[in-house]
Amino acid sequence: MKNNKDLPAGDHAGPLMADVARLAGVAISTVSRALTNPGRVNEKTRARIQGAAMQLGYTPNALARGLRVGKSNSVIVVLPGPLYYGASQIIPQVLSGINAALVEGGYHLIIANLDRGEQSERHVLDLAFGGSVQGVLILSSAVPEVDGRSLSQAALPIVSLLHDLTALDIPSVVTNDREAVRGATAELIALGHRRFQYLAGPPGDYHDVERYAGVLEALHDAGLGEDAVLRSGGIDYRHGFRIGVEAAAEYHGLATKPTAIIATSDDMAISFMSRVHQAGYKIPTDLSIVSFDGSAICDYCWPPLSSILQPVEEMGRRAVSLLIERINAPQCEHSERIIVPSTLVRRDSLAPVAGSMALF
Amino acid sequence: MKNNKDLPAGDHAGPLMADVARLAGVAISTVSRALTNPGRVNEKTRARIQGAAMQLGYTPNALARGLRVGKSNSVIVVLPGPLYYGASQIIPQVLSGINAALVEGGYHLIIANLDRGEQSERHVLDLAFGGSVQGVLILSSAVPEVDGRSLSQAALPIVSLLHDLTALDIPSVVTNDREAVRGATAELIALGHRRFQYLAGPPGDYHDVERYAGVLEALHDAGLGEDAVLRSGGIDYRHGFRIGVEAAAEYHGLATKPTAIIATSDDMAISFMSRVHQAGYKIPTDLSIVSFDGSAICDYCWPPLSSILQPVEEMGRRAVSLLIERINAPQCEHSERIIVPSTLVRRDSLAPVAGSMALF
DNA sequence: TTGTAAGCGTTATCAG
DNA sequence: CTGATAACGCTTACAA
Repeated sequence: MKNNKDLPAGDHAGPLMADVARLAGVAISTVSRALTNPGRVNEKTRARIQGAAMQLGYTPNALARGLRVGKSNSVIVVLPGPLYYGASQIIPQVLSGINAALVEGGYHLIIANLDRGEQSERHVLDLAFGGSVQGVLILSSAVPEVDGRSLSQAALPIVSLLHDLTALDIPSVVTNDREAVRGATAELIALGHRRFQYLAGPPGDYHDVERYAGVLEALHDAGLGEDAVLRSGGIDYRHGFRIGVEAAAEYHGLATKPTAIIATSDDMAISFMSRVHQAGYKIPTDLSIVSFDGSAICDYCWPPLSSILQPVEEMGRRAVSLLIERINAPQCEHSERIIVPSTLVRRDSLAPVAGSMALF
Repeated sequence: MKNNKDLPAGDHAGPLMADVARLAGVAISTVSRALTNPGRVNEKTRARIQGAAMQLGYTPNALARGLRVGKSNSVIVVLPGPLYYGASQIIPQVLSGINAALVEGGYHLIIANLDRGEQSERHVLDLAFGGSVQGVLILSSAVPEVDGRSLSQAALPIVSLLHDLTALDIPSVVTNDREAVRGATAELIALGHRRFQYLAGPPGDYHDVERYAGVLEALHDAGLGEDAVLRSGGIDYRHGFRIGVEAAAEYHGLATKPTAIIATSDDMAISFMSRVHQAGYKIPTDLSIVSFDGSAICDYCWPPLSSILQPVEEMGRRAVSLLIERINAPQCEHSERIIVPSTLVRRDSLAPVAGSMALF
């Protein structure tokens, strides 16, 4: 039996600032000042108010305050989709960096989507347009849009992370996908490898485009043609394990086999290795493998997996400082691209091609 | 050069309901009705208003609305800490289930913490006490508390997930940690194993207490004593890989070796296997291993890892429906415990003890 | 240093 | 069916 049916605020039973004021014997505005701007109030009354607030367990209503001051001190982080993929935990890791930097800067983080369905998209836009947040961090995905509204229309600073959106005039923090893969491929070539299998992400995907371009560039630099590489996979990264399994079957069926695998995620590499082992091949004796992401688990694979390590935490931090900068100085400044380089971590999965007299 | 320095609402430049009203030539209250309660307004005017809103790209201010109605349609999910651990992606997976169920029920999800530091804790409490959310889902951790405030004081429905908090009168959705481990241990015993090494989580941790109890119960049931099991590890689950590495070293140093390993997370099992392999032991010939979590990666381990699979998605869904139930009917109802059973997925890491004439 | 009062953008009540 | 008008809980000129 609720007896507060006439209170619009419903069941939020907590004490109000008015209650604190009454208990402390001061005006409501004094309470406000004491709480948000101590120093502009007599120390003695301040203490009394503080005490009253504690005693009542008072918490200011964030909505009311936000409505009044138009500052939420919150930043919304837009995720690319569900967090669960496989061994590659780029997004969770980058979130770590983001969180640390945000908290350090006095901002709060809000995640309002774990998928990119219509409902979630709408929620994100509502928060952005509704004044609940002061900035947006988009993770490895496109700008949220629904019902003809687009986040880019909101008068909010936006920063993109892991995905280059500078073409849309959104400052972006990315890694050197292309260069890193080119370097790794070049290294394989130097080890004597001449035939490659590339485990791809979805066609057209930013990362896949960049990484594949890296492979081709390295081949080109070495005077090799595109036919030196076989493309496998090509579906969503979240099916990484499946891609690896299928690519392994493909490998097994080939008459002339590649001697080196370039996987675009650790998941792909891990499941590929597993199936190839089961079929009796030896790594790195029969084939070498390099992948992308640098998951913690690479160290515990069989054999330990060479992988291109993305400096995820740092990328997160950089993105946050870029965003905070924009929040404090919204006046234009052309969009910026920050590149944080990834580096190949060499482990046992990498070796000179069998029977080659590689360069050492 | 901003010229709106006198507007408290600051830079939130979006159109207001008043603008829509003006454009549509109606009163502001009519706009409100048309938008939130169509049917109570003439279809013709409704359409005109709708049009005006679209044309202006109007989005209602969530803060103002929330302040007025006290209903945010949002639920806050409290995370136990950073999302990044290792192969075990229980939390991300359970989030998936939560999200799906929440969206289905018309609720929004808000995550406001990626650690359990003071700042984040405060932010969570501010959101809860500040009326920004209508319910709380606590994931595998304790009730947020800071500055003498505790979330449990908020007049909000709370549900705990993965962690039994029924003792605090908080309805909880958990799995059968103890039973599941007891079953797995019993199975190892049936395979002839008599000496075990248990890779533990932090002492006192809910999961570790339950799982270890499961081991002991199984030993007891088989007439074996506590000395049949060696406890290793015992630090935070997020250091799972390290636990496995250290436990492997310990194993290697033992004169009489256990023949079966019971790991309380896949991470521990994976790194343990890796190091034990490097030392030349064969799994499951020399030793069997079972772990907990049922990560996707278990299928791609060497050998494929037997693990206790937690029905995470379902747990998430159950927790949400429990929570929504409470939101709709806040009147007491004693706290409930829902147990969703985990089951052992048997893979190659499990075999009869060497030289045993096990029961088949 | 403190109090009074206006107003943030909505929704809900009440007349018309 | 629609239009004034009073809240919602808080901050902030402005006055005292």
